[in-house]
Amino acid sequence: MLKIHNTLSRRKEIFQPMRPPEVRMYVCGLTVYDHMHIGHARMLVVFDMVSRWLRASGYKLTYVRNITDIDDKIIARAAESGEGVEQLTRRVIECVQQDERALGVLPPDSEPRATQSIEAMVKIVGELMEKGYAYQGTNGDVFYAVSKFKDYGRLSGKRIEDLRAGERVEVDSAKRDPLDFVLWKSAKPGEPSWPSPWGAGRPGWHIECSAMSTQALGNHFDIHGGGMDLQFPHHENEIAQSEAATGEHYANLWMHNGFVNVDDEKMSKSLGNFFTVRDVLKLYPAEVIRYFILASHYRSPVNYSDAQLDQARAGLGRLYIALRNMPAATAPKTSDYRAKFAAAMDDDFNTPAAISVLFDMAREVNTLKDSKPAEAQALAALLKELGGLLGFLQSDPETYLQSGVAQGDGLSAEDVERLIAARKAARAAKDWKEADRLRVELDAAGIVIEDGAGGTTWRRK
RNA sequence: GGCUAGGUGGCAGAAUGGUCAUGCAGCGGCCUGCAAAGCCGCGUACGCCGGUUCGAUUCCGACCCUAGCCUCCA
Repeated sequence: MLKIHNTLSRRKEIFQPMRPPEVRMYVCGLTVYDHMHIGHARMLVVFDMVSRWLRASGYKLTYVRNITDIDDKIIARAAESGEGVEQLTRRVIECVQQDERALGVLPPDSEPRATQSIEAMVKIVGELMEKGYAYQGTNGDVFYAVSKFKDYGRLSGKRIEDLRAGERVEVDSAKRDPLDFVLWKSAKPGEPSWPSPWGAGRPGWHIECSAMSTQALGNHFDIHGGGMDLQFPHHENEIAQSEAATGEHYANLWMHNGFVNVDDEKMSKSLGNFFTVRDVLKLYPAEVIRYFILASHYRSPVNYSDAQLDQARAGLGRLYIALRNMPAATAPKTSDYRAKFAAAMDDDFNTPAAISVLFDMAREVNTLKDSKPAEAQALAALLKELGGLLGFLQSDPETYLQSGVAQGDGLSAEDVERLIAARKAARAAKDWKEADRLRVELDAAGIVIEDGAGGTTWRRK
């Protein structure tokens, strides 16, 4: 029985899709103006994990994740570089999708782009105008009148009065109420714009998700996800827009992933403490990043550091070592491990607990390897299968362990094999001094040597 | 200031009213020419103060501390 923490109720709830086995999920994706950083990667990996587990649990999932390809930052960045909005977003989307593939993030069923859904946005704004939830400000922009929506603040636990009390200096006098937010921005010279009943312009950020989600999934759907920081005001505003426009409930369940911090501070562009996936991939295999992300519960904050990734690398390496030299076998259909793993995942996607089951299995595989090889092989197959549900452990173990990334002076596999052969000769001649010298040489290059019954194997640290 | 999350062993990170998390690092043992890997064992953690209880890291209350949101942000 799957339980998921719902931000709306602030507790774990038994998951009940509206039309089982169908599940409809929308997640706020990236605004494409720059390379993604590890924080973005966490969101992508977390909801990829969620979608994999929903499917593994027998649900027929429709997963929609949007791309925001028009907004202030994109326009500003495109103006800076002079490359134009379309070219910038096309280029960034390509990079983002490369990173996603590297991280094992499967493509969603649908990936709508804001610029291709303008009509739907204009339609919702029109409905909000008709119903009196929206108005055109003195500068021509269309705003949402927050005070008209009675449930405003329910998701984030904020009350309109509290927001007023904590409000910062507001310079935009075009609005009737400082809390009101923009639905449609009138066109400025040189900026992309689309026609609308309120003049040429472009959509506000919040309306984009309201439009793209309902267009793809209907007015009322099962799960809406995104990063913690989107809870307010973005998701709050989405609810206000969609429910006011349709008169229906918007999303049943809200999921928010925690942040990636650096030195206990949020990783963000403005603080300049971000690490792009691109750069981290130069130092660690993508699978290590994925493991690092899933080694914590999706709602907890995690601290990014080299030490963390080194730990992740060591842990993942241990799992791969258990799978090494294991012939393919059929995984047992029933198993305590399978049940434990499922129980962990069913408990609000407790991936750290699920991973601990993987380690229990690895230990048993190692224990049985020599005495009961058939059992060990079946268990290894199960380990690989369950690891696959989290999106790792699918590489060939030897390949993974020997791949690493550029280390030391970067010995090639051929160099390594040559040195191992030399060491083998030295060992045969019982020239331990020379054998150890070669091992030290390899070690200095980041190569670990392991003499086993079947010969010498190697891997990168 | 308001709202929302948290504070677990050297590090990371779960669960839990009384018994084992798990991983990394460390120590001891087995194995090994020596190592590595693996296996076995070890270290007796739960912010602070009260309360409830036979018993609390786990429940309740106060306090301290941290982070996020209240402006664009995964």
